[in-house]
Amino acid sequence: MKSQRSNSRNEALLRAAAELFASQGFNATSMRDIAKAVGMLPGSIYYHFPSKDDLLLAIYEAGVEQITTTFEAAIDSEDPWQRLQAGTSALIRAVSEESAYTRVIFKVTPDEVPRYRLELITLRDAFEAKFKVLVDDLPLQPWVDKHLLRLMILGAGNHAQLWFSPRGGRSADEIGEQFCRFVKEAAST
Amino acid sequence: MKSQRSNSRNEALLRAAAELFASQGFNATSMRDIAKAVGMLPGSIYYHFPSKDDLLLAIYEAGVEQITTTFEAAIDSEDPWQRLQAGTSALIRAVSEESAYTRVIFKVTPDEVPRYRLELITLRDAFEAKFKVLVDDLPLQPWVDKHLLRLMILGAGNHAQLWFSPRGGRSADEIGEQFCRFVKEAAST
Amino acid sequence: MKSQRSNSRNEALLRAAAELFASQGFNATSMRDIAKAVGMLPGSIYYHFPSKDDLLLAIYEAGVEQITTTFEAAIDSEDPWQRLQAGTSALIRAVSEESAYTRVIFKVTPDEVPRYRLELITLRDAFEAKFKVLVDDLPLQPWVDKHLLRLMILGAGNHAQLWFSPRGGRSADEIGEQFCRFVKEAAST
Amino acid sequence: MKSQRSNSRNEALLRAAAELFASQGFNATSMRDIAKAVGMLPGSIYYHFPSKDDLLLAIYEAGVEQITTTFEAAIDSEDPWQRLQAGTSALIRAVSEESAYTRVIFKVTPDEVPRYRLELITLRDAFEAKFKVLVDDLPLQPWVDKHLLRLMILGAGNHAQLWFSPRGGRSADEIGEQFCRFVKEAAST
DNA sequence: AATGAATGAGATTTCATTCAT
DNA sequence: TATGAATGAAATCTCATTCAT
Repeated sequence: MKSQRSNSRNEALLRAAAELFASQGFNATSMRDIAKAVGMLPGSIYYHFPSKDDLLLAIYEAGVEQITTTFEAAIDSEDPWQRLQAGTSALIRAVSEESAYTRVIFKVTPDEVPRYRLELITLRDAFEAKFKVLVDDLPLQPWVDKHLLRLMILGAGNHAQLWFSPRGGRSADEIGEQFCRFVKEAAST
Repeated sequence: MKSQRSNSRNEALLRAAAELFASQGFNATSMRDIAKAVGMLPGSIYYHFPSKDDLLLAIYEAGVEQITTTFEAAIDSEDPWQRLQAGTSALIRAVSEESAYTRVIFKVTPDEVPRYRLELITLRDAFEAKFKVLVDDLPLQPWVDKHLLRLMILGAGNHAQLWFSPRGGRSADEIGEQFCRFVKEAAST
Repeated sequence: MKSQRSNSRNEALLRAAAELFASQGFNATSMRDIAKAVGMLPGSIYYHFPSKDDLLLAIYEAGVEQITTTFEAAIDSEDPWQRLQAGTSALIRAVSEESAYTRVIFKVTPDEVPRYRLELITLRDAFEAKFKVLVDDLPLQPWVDKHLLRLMILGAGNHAQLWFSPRGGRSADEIGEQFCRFVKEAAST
Repeated sequence: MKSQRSNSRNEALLRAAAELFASQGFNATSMRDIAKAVGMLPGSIYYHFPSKDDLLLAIYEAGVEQITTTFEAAIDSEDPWQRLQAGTSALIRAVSEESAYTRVIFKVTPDEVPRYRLELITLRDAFEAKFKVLVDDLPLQPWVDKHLLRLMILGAGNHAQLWFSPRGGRSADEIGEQFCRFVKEAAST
């Protein structure tokens, strides 16, 4: 986070920007769009955030914090397989429904914002590391490459942003269950 | 395809644009960039293609054709599990190494180009439909939702564009094998 | 009217644009020309007006309002022949000397601006309809086609933009008088 | 006329350009449009005419020649009033129906083509001078300003390009008759 | 805290024209 | 005669950003 001052308008600004970034993408959203959504003029945004890039960075931070909290709360089981499934379902919810903050993380890729590319990657990684623990805790047969397994689940979950629909089709829980079942049935010791 | 004329420079143009779109993204690449890469002035591009959007459309078309060919050639086995694995490996190669044309398909999303959004989606779908056949041919236990399975594999493969490296780490074949092994061991009848 | 914000610079912009459109034509005037005339950069104009076309639309609106006011004030006589003559003279002044706003209406034709073609035609018609009343009020012999008469006068007046000169030659009043005299002497009952 | 070589394609070129200039205007017509209409490529036009401006100049020349011929043929009566009426009707036909060459003269104004502005004005004047003779021959009462009378008729006729329709409404002959009747009834000695 | 006005850099696109072949 | 390819200048417009008030 680079600079921020008040708090009341600040949140409204972030929320509006997140909503727009998540639905239209970063480039397709102009400062004018954001300003209009929150009822101020473009120039006024700069009192709160020094640049458009910083807006995104702040959203990423808030998003990672949020998804981490949600994620931690979800994986409260003792059983590592239950935990994996709960985490996967949480990921699917995060990329689709739920708060715009989390959706932004999966919609806007770090290299759309060269200036903060590394910071954004670091933030993303902070979340993805949670999955590392989940996978490491699994009792798996020796042929499994845990690194690849983690990437497979992350990729599958990430992709859900393109097709998951909260109503109609399966629930996030059902999808998480299905994804993990392949792994469990195949590779559990 | 909207309009195209010669062939020599045309291909050079497409190749250069594809390379840039694949590495920097569509929005971050200007017509100036493309022109410079191919050694002409920005305005000259318009002799060959009527707009930047059409350039992308042509690349998508070439990319889908290419990946389809590669894909078809790869899945030549009799065994459906072999076929799935070969297809998955081909997907991973397509999103990472190989020609820029195919990489563009997975890097540039249809809603970055509203004018051709539907055409691009249709082209993408044309490729993804190939996977439907692969999955449908598998002898699977009844608990498997083939639709979700297809999306899982596509998502996992797609995601490889972010982390796959041709040298260092595992090969595309190894990764495809690993991904499919979960499914086969878990759900083969 | 599509969009407008302040008022001080706004008017200066309209005035400058009107002057240029009236003297050089719409196509021959660039946004750069207008910007230079008013002392800002081309891009800055877009803070005040969303496009060049909208600039013209606003000028047309102001012009029609202005000419209507002038026109109404001119035709204050009781005698219908006096009124016709006053109206004709007012038209001649409008197409030649006087404010640039009104000159634009007769210099720039609606189909130079396809996007607002219909709006411009409607605005023009709003003024030309005033003439209809003038002609309808005349006591004319039955052989007169009032519709054609109106068009004849409008055409003659319109054409004055090409040759009328405020100094040297006859005044607008004299010309209006001469034009109308033909009609009155020939067709008055 | 600046330069011209062959003759077969030349005429097709002029005809196509005239049609486009007359219907869309000079600025709104591109060399590409013209080339397409005649089945060649833009660059090929330059074998026949050195520039777009020269194309217009040639059309103007052809148009003036044509209208002059038509006009002379029309005013074959002995009676000066008959001659005026025939000339006026010919003008109305020229600005509306009939050949595109003549329509261009009344649609495209000289200052749309600064380079040949004077030449175009001269050509126009060459035609308008014909009207001078017509008017000068009329037996008119002393209050008539022949110069203004000529401009009035030219203006009224010119304006017909905006509203005259060959089918529906009155014929060019009827309109010419009506216009001239005012003058004759009012000012004939 | 916010506004109104403007900047300045750059984007895509258009188009008359040129010229080797 | 004509083509294919390209030029180069200019046009309209967008947008993140600045800054005095």
